[in-house]
Amino acid sequence: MRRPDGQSPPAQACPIGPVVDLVFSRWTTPILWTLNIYGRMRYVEIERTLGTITPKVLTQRLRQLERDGLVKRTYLPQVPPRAEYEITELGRSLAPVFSALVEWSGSNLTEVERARSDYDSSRG
Amino acid sequence: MRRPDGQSPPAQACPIGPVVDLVFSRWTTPILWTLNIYGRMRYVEIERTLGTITPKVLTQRLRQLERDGLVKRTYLPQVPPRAEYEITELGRSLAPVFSALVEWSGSNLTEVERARSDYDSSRG
DNA sequence: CTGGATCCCTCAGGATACTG
DNA sequence: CAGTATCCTGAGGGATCCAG
Repeated sequence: MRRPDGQSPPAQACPIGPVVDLVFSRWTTPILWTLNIYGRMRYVEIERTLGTITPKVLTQRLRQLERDGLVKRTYLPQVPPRAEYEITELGRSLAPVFSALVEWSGSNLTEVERARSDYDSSRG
Repeated sequence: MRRPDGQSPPAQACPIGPVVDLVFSRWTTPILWTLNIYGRMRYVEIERTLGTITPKVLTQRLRQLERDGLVKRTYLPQVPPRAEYEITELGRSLAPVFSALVEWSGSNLTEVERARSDYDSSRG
């Protein structure tokens, strides 16, 4: 979508906007992280691992991730039913992104905290 | 913060939770991106570059980024006043993270879109 | 120009209860 | 077990006005 003045629209100002919405919306990172570590998991296992997520939200996020091709859902209509989720290859391809975040976190998070306390103490 | 049952709290399930909140909260990515490209900018220049952000929110985000040490603010109480913002070294250290996102975006975003249309068409 | 102060409003997300 | 249905809150964000 272009503006009449020929300028780029605001979203274009940041080329990673779409992928940020995709990967870093609420709960998606913990879900992908968990599935990446533990492999194929049942619905209730994910729920318990995440701890505080409600079933409604968990289902929402899993559907979104499935639609985006990052997670694969397998449903077995047994009694009791069984639904299993696993990360896809496309999902695993995010590994370098996550690694970069882990590395940055390890190297710079303390400096962020220091900056915060500096800022707070200089203001009161 | 540990729970009485000795289990890890949900946030710990994903070690990059904190950094995600830090870097990928709303508008922070476009702001950092813009400052990284254009260098030192005045308040109104950032505002115009982002296009749709309101002054209230822009100030909120800039303050947050300043507090976290990712952005440096220089205020000159002239008439008219002048406020300039620039990315810090700590802010620039996020470059590898952003690069990883750009690269992933270029390689896999089309596949995400394909997954979405597949998902949508298979349901109606 | 650089914001602070206010009002408002949506809507993502949480709590709770219930079904196949 | 694996969700759906319903209701609800509150916090983020938009709009507007105002001040230094």
